[in-house]
Amino acid sequence: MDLEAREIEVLNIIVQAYIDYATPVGSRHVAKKSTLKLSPASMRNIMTDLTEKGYLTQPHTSAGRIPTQKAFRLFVNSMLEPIALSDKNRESIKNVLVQTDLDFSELLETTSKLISSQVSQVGMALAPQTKLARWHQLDFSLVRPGLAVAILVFHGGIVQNKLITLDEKITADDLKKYSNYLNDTFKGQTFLEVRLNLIKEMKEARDQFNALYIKALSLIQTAFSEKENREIYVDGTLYVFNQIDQHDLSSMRELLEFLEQRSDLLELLDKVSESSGLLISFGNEFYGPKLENWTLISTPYQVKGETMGMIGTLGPINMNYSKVVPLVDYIAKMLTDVLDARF
Amino acid sequence: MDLEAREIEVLNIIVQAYIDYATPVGSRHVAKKSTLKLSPASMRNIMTDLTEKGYLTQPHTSAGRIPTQKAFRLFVNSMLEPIALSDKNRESIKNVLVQTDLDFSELLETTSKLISSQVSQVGMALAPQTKLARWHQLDFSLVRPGLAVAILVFHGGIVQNKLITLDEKITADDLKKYSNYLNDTFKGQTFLEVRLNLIKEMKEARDQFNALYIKALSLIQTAFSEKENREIYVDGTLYVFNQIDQHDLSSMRELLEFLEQRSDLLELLDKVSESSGLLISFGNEFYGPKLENWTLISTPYQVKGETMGMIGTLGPINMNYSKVVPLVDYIAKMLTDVLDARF
DNA sequence: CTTTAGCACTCTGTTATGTCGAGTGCTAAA
DNA sequence: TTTAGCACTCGACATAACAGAGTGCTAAAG
Repeated sequence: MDLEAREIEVLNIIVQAYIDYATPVGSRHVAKKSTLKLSPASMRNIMTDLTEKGYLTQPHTSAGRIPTQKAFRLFVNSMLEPIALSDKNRESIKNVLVQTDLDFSELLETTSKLISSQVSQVGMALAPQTKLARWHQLDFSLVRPGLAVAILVFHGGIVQNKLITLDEKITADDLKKYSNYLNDTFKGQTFLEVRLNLIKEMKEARDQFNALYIKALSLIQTAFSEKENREIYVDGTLYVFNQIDQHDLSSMRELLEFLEQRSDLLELLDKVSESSGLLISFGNEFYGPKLENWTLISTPYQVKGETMGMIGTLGPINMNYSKVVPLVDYIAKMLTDVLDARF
Repeated sequence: MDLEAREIEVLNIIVQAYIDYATPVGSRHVAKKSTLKLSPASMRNIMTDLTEKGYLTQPHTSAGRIPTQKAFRLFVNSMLEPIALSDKNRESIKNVLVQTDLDFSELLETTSKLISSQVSQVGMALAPQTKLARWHQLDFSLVRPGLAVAILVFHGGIVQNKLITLDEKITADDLKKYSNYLNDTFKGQTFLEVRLNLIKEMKEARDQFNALYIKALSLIQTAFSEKENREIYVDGTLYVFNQIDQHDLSSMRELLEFLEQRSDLLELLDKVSESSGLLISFGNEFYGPKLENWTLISTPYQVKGETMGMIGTLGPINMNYSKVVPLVDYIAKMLTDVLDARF
């Protein structure tokens, strides 16, 4: 099942041509591009072999060949030659991200837009799972009796606020005491740890009959046990119009549906976030035939060495990987740098 | 240029038919539907008159007639008969909006999604202009020396937070003093008024050589003089796939471009927000021929009697106005109720 | 055994042609 | 003023013809 050297060369040429022209590749073109100096007829023989081995398909009997997903997998895994970014390009990317006045959400949104405009494809950025973010500080701000805003600041400068209703008798001083106690108890913990420890603390507090603790804990529990509303930024969806064959409108529709209906998307992005580096996934692999012909390139970003979320781009399977991969990679590195500089 | 009674009836029938079937309406259909008991030939004469007066067009010589924008304008202004919402429908809408755990942004997002799903069209909701929102309360939360979060709560429960850098010597107590002073000074004022008064206060403080005041004022100034990042929620963009003739993909593209590129959209929505009630605007009127065949239905919502922003829906010019108009209207009323109940 | 030239074959896309049906505009009569 | 009748127009659809691209196969050459 392994490929001979010249089969690999032919496959490489075909993939490259398909990336450049997005049209079935014929034997003549391969013969011209190849260093092997073979005739189209010979190329045809090789291409037949590659077809039998599952690397090429024919849209119809007398058309050229199109690389299969299997071919693209091989291509990105072992034939891809990234093109280095120009200094100018690096510079301009850096400048966009190093704007001090952006808060965390804005930074992610900017990143998503940046990716999109740089690669002319859908760009995206996923905020960290709250449960992985580390508690830095909690404050309450009493709005009126019975209503307060809870402000949780996480490592990396992520700020979340939430309206919470409370007993009308609770004063600003009470809240101050609560937050002091909670900060002492939970500082530096991840959300997951907080949730675990909450239960323990609750029990201990009850044992000690400590009303203060119990109130504080139940406050924070209702505020943060809710469904988390993850932020996903998706930009440049309009690029799919340029990338689609006018014929299969349905493929475009599938993609847009996938992007709009966030739950599957979120699940996917969370999964790829776990990767330790840049990941190339094909639609077929992560969503089935509905998204065949689409590729997700994703890479996680870190804060203080901890993976927080991911950024990436979604484009046609015949996108220009040599350009896109280094770009996404570089942007992730810059984002990580910027976030590390924050706290 | 005025229309005779029977011309109005014919036009009404044609508009209705075009709303129902989205296809050119022929004289036979009009003759069947009309109470006038005229033959198709007579209808043709009337239709010719209406065409000359600019209310109908023909896609080609031997096709039926299509109502022009002028016809739709007349229709929505004086022929529209809204269909009352069912109690069940009212109830379900109310239930969605009366979720106490939604903060202001979530409420708007929910509203936009609600509109979209109810009318099967693009739904949208626009957050208030910050400059019109009334200051309720400001709090600072010191994150670490030199960095704080400012939390501004506006009337209606709108919460904004912003990271601000400050002198490392400033303590939490200092910040408490600042916020006390600022709240005393600016409570209940709109952003616009705040900006005006800032300058005045600055001057007075300087005259009094009051370092505290000056520091507090300059803090709030940098934090809130920035570009405001308006929130617009747009949902259900996928519905345009169902609403478009497969042929003019370009019309769809124009619309999606208009929706994605937010600046024109924002300008438009701000303008329609100023209306005192529900507004029906045709694409041609607000964006030119690129969006002809699209209609925006918008209506403002209020907090304590003050107009804050708008909600609405964007759909094909031959949408079912009788259903959509009452729905949007009712949802706006519910939203206003919910917001009023908040503070 | 590998490579290649030659050729028949297949499929797409385009253009030309004809037919059907829907709907109109016009005219002349009711 | 209304209507019946009729010629006319145009889009939609089907069919056929044809060019072009590219293949698969075979037989000969290296």
